[in-house]
Amino acid sequence: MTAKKQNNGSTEAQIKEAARRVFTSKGFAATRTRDIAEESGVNLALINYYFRSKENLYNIIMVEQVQLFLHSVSGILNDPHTTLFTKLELAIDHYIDMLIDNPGLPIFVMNEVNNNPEKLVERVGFSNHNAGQLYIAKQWAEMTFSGEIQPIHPIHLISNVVSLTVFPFIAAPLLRNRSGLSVTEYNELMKQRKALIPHWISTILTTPGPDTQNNKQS
Amino acid sequence: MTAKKQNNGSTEAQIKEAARRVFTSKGFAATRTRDIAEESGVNLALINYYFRSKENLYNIIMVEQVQLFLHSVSGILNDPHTTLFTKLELAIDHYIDMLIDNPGLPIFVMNEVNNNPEKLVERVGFSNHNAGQLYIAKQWAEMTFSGEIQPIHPIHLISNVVSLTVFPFIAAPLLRNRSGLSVTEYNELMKQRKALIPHWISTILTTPGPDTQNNKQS
DNA sequence: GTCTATAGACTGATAGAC
DNA sequence: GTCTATCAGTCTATAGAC
Repeated sequence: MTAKKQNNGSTEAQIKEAARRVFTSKGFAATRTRDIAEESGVNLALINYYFRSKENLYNIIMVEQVQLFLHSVSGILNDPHTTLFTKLELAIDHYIDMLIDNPGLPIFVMNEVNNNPEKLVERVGFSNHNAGQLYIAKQWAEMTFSGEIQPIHPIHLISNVVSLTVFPFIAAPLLRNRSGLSVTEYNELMKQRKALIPHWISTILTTPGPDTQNNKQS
Repeated sequence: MTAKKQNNGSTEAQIKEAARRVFTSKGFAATRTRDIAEESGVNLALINYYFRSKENLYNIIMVEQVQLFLHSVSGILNDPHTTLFTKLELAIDHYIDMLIDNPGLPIFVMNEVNNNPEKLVERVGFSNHNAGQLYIAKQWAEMTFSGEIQPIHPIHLISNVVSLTVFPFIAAPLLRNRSGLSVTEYNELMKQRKALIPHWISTILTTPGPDTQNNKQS
C-alpha cells in the first residue's frame, strides 16, 4: 500500500519474475540486463541494487527452476502406500500438467545439464534424494526379483518414463509445425499421454524382451 | 601444398569446423569470434574475411547441423522395399550411432527449434520431405486399417520413437552423474537400445490401448 | 591471404542526485 | 528505493600494412 507507482507486487519480486521469463526463454548469454528491466518495467539500476549482479540473479533463477523440474515428484515416488504403477501414473500426470504450464522449463534445464553440470551439482542439492533410495526403487527391485516385471537396467526404465513424458514438450514447436496442430490441440494430445505413457510402460515391463534366451552377448 | 604454415586443411575449412564445435557446445550468444579463432588456430580477422559475419557463419553451421539431425534417415523411412518395423530398426540404429558420435547435436537442434522456429523453417528446406508423404506413413496407414497394429495418433508414434531414441542423449550428463556410469558404459546402454526401442515400439503398437472400448470421450 | 591495430557499438555495473 | 548519467570493459568488424 505504499502506492508510489503502479507496482502491484514488490519491485524485487517483479524483477525476479521477469528474469525467470527472459532467462528461461533466451538463456544467460543472450539476455541483457536491459531486457529484464524492460520486461519487469523497473529501472535498470534496480536490478543491480536488489541482485548484486546478472550472474547472481541467474543463479537464483536457475536453482529454483532446476529444483522445480527435478524435485517436484520425489514425494510421489517415495510414498510407501502406493503401488509402483500408481506412482508412475501420479508422477506422469503431475509432470504433464506442470509442463503444459511451463513449456520452456525442460529445454532450460537440459541446457544447464549439458553446459554447466558441475555448477548444477554444486548449487542444487542433489544428495538428499538419491534416486536409488526412493521407495519406488525398492518396489522395482522386489517386482523384478519376483518375476512380476521384466528385468531391465534401471537407466532404461528411467530414460523411458522421462523421455516419453518430457521430450514431446522439447520438440513441441517442431512437431506442431510439421503436423499443423495448434497449441491447444497439441496440449490435448499431451493430456492423452497421461493415460497412455503408464500403459505403455506397464506393457513394456510385463512383456518379455527381444532376446529372452541369450542376452549374454559380449 | 602451399605449405606456408602448419595448415593441413584449408583455412576456411578449419574455421568452419572450429565454429561447429564452439557454436554447438555454447550457442550463438555465448560464443565470441575470438573463441572460434583460438579453437581453429587462425587469426581473428580471417573469420570475417572468409565468412562476412559471426551471424552468417552461425547460420551456415546451423543449417548443416539441423539437416544432419532431421534429414539423415529420410532415405530409410522412404524405402518401398522394407517393412515398417525394419525401417524403424534401421533408422534407430543409424540414429544412435550418429548420436554417440555427435552427443551435442540434439540439444543444439532443440534450442534452435525452440528459440528460432521461424528462422529454422525459413532457412532449412522442410517442404521437400513432408513426413506424411514418406513411404512409412503409407505403410502405417495400411497396417492400422487392416488392424495389424493399434490405432494411435501419428504424433504419439513419432514422439515415442524420437523421444526414446534422442532424449537419453540430451539427459546423458544428468543420468550419468546420478548413476555413476562412465561415458563408455552409458554408450553401451545406448547401443542396447538399438534392439530394445524397436521391440518396445512393436509391443506398444500390437497391444490394445488403455481404453479399447470407449476412446471417444470429448 | 594473413597480420596488427583500432574504430564503433554495446553491455554490466555504479556514482550520485532526489 | 528510485532515477539519470556515465564509466570501464568487451565485442564484432574492418582498415591498411605486408
